[in-house]
Amino acid sequence: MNPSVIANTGVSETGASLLSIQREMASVFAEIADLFGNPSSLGAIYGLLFASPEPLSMEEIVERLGISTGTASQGLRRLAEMQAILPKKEDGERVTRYEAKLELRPFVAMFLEQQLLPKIGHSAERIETLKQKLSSIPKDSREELGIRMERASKWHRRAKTFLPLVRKFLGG
Amino acid sequence: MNPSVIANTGVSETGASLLSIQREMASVFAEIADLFGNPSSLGAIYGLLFASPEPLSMEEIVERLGISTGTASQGLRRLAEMQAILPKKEDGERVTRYEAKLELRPFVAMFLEQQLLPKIGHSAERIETLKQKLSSIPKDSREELGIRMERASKWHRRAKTFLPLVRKFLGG
DNA sequence: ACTTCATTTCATTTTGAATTGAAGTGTCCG
DNA sequence: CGGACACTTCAATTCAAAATGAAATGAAGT
Repeated sequence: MNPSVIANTGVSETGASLLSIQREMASVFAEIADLFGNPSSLGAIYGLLFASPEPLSMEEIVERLGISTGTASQGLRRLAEMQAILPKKEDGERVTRYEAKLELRPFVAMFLEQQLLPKIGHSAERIETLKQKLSSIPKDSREELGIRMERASKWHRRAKTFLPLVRKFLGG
Repeated sequence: MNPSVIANTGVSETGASLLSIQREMASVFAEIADLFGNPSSLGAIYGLLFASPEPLSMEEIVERLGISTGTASQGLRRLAEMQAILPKKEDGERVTRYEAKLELRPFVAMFLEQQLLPKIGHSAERIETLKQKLSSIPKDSREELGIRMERASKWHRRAKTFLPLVRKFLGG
């Protein structure tokens, strides 16, 4: 009668249903992580913890998601670094358990600050450098290209002022 | 004395320098495309056209970027679809030449509308569906999970109202 | 109708990032 | 000390997405 056939690792009857919700939540967050250029396992782990009232150990995460210990270990580390989850070493326990922080901010911030801003900054630099090379090309092209690169620079400036705003808005 | 060793396909002395600028610009835009989850060839083609005062044919693009005809063909189609470039079939000419539109809007809009919004919408739906499954789990977990899913829904709603705003701001 | 040449298509190949898993590290407790 | 256990590391593997390139298509000119 239990519809879930997979990896019933000592979880109670009703637990199976909770597990299916947790797996679905993991899958939803996996998609989102992927959308933002993160490994989907990151999202899956976060999603599972998000849908877990009780903190989970790495072993439980590995079990419930069917991922490898390596992936879980690295994923947990990155999530902790980006402050999306909270590791809790309980008193006399051997294991570390993790719980999801429920704010969106860490996710968004991590993406904006670690991915977007640096890369935008980097390409802005490259364009500045290019502007200087312009002097060495024929006059006709030079003028038009100068205009275009100025335009590209403008985009970058706008993005740089705008992104922190996004962060503020979504971060609350 | 010419520093450029690669694929000098009958381009004049000064042209080599222009070519190097175009290649660098292609590379900058390739990175940006990649950052937004698009194939980097898309960015490269757009970057080349952006740094090209004269419209270019597919053959010229293939030559200058060293990509295959297949990649060029598909890339040009997608760029034209997203209105980032303009195909110009000249009077009695065989070839189609392409020029870059210089606005950022098509790029941003394409990303927001084709990638972000639909996927955000999709995961919002999945979470709504999940909310209904909540009734079948034990009371204690149910309450906490209900709160969390409500929170997740809130994020999605916020994102959905906010993204069109981004579009308007960057799109000008 | 035939040739030529630009372009598209798509089965195959390449590439690179994510994942695996087994060996290694460290730590706790008897 | 030593063995059990939680976790980390990293070389090897997997896998999906992108790129290739040769064959198919199609449009122009003769």
